[in-house]
Amino acid sequence: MKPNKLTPLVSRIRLDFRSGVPIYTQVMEQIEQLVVGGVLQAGDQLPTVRALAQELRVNFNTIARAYRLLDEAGIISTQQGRGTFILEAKASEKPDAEREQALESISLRYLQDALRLGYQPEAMLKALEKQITDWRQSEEN
Amino acid sequence: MKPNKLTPLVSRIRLDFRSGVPIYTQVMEQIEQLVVGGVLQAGDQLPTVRALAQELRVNFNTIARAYRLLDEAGIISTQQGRGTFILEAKASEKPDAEREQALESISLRYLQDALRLGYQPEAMLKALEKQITDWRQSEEN
DNA sequence: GTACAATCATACAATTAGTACAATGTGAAT
DNA sequence: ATTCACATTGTACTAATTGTATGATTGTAC
Repeated sequence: MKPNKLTPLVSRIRLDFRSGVPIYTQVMEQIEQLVVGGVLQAGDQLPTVRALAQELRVNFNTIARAYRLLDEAGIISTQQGRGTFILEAKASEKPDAEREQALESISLRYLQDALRLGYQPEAMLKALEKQITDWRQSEEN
Repeated sequence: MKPNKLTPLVSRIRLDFRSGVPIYTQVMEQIEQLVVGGVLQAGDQLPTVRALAQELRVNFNTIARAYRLLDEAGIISTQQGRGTFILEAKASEKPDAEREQALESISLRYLQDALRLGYQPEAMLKALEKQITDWRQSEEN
């Protein structure tokens, strides 16, 4: 699964240097809106901190700060040496049909992975049940 | 050591470019799992660094790095001018335990993914069972 | 003037890509 | 059978691209 595409962000971000709102806040909020609005989709690669910074005529650390906030908010994933990418939308905000399909998809993947390792379905179910038990244990704390 | 066969690896390796896990790590771990799971056996020849790189659309040095790590781990043997080959499983280790760990690992990942989607354990088990049923159906053909 | 937040500058670390090279295998010419 | 040219394979080293960490600078409010 490669990065989908590199969306040209610049044209969609408008900075107001006189508003008193910090640049990093403006960048963060506008990217967040683009994600919520569906313009930016999961897997899309954002411009590099330097590229976006150059186009917006700000220091790249300012963009890095915005990216870091977005990362902490779980909206994007920034990876040193690689780039930054839009993450999946929060599950709770997804329609049920999509969630259902997502569950199917990861279930199939799990099945395939386990088969690839030479396991039979029974072993998979058992392993999953064990994980669930362990998880419930840890949840009690 | 005579090369047994050249296993087509590509179809069995799945890269996630936005997971945050380096490509070379993903390649290494997945080949390791294939070996532990018995899909790849001693003497099998892996694709050349360039071939695998081309199919996965990454630089061949990235594959070379994965191969080097596997070599250092004693899992494969890379030979300049020849190719790379799966080594005998080390008798001192416990392949069953390793296999078990591999299954645990992907089970945990499945659990976490499903939890992140907001599903309860029961729904996961049910979804998995459905996938298994579907798979059995298709296996009958 | 002091304090504080925002921005910038610099050096760094991680990952991937590029280039040149060495070891090995292959196959034709002799 | 030997040799030699060349393709194939992995290796080594370097460069480029990316985000990160830390401290200095700037500007604004009090």
